[in-house]
Amino acid sequence: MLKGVLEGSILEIIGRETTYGYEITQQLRSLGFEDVVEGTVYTILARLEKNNLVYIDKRPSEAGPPRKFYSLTDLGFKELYIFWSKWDFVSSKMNELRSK
Amino acid sequence: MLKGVLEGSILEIIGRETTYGYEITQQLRSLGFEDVVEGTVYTILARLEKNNLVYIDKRPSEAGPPRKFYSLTDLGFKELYIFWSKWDFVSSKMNELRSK
DNA sequence: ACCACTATATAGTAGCACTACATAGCGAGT
DNA sequence: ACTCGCTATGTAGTGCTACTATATAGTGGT
Repeated sequence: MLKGVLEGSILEIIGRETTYGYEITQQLRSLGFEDVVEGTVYTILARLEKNNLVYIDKRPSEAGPPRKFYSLTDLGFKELYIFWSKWDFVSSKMNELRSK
Repeated sequence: MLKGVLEGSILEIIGRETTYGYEITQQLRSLGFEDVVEGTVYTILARLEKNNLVYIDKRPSEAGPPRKFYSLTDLGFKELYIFWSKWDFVSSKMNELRSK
């Protein structure tokens, strides 16, 4: 029905600012999705890359192993738009169902 | 992240009024989920029964094979409540993410 | 030397929903 | 008698998302 809420969130985060997996995980946690772990995010990022929704820029880190910075491709932005459209649709239908 | 939107919708529909699979499918379609097919609904209903969220009352139909009428059990109502709680949580977080 | 934090990776798994098909009762029309 | 359309349920197989659990590795502080 609506798969990919987490994927959509990650697309949204990357769409705002080029960033990397560990950081994305932290952001999701501070948003309130507190039990999101790194592994989950990395699998999604790998999928996004496979589907050409993101591109990667590897840079050294000040504190730890090198980071892989993700940015949205044109296709990624399109997918993000589609995601929010679907979200809005389902969201409105759920409200309708609930209030009826 | 939020799996089971369709399952939740079906719980909501059954929670309002005892009804059967074919009818539920029609209701979901008229709600706007137009590509929901019977098969999908029946698999979910079977799962609900397996998890003791619903109980079944089989009655003859005026037009066709007998119908299986579903009602929520106490556990079903609890699950429905949990579903809406999760929905509200994710929903508010998505709004937050979007507007930030 | 050890610990904590930063950072990425992946094999295996569970669960939800979809595809595609099978079965069956009933009524209307030809 | 036959077919068609609608009503009604069921299920094996599949695809996909996200989670579990674990491994690896760099950096800095004590």
